[in-house]
Amino acid sequence: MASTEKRAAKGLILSKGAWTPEEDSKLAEVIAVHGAKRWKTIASKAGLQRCGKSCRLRWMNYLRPNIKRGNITNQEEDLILRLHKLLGNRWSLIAGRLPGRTDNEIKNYWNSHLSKRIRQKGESQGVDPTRGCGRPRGRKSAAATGAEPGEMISSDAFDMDEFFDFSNESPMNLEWVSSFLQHYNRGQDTEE
DNA sequence: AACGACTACAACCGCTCTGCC
DNA sequence: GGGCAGAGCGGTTGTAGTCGT
Repeated sequence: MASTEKRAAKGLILSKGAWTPEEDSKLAEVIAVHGAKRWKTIASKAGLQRCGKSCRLRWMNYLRPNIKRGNITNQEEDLILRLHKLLGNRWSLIAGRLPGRTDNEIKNYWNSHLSKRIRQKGESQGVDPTRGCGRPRGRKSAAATGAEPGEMISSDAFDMDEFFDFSNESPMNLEWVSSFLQHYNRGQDTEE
């Protein structure tokens, strides 16, 4: 890995590679005391040769409580497929609907399992279903702007703030998906 | 047993957005 | 309003494990 070596030589990179159990426990310890914010501070307080960004990623994807590992169920898979159809590659939004799943895990699962399967299906049907609805780069959530997913459907038909408010319902409830799909499909029909 | 190809997933990188001064 | 640091996101890469020859 030549580029990494170059950056390491510049002092831009600390420790790299897989996390050890010792590093994990140190990180968890510091977060328990200081909370999961100020990652730069956390990294230095833990005495890890890792950047704050790396610590955050490790915590968010693996160390956080209530993280589910492996064994994506059929129900979850179905939900991922539906959500991807709606939202495209917006993994954090999709993850928000799958309790215990992280955006990284869903993204990996999509890239290694679902995209391949869908591509095969698409080839047999002569379409390219891996193409999501896409979006401009940037992390502004749909809840914050109310704009991006709303562009796919008529805004007066759907309350986007309510749609992306995950606070007071069961995340695995599929009714909202069906409801959204109905509105979405209607919007597509009128466009064509 | 050895080796190359493939797969799955952990981790990193670059970019954008937000909040604070 | 501008600059900076922190946080978050999606894309990409690295690598260990598995499989086929």
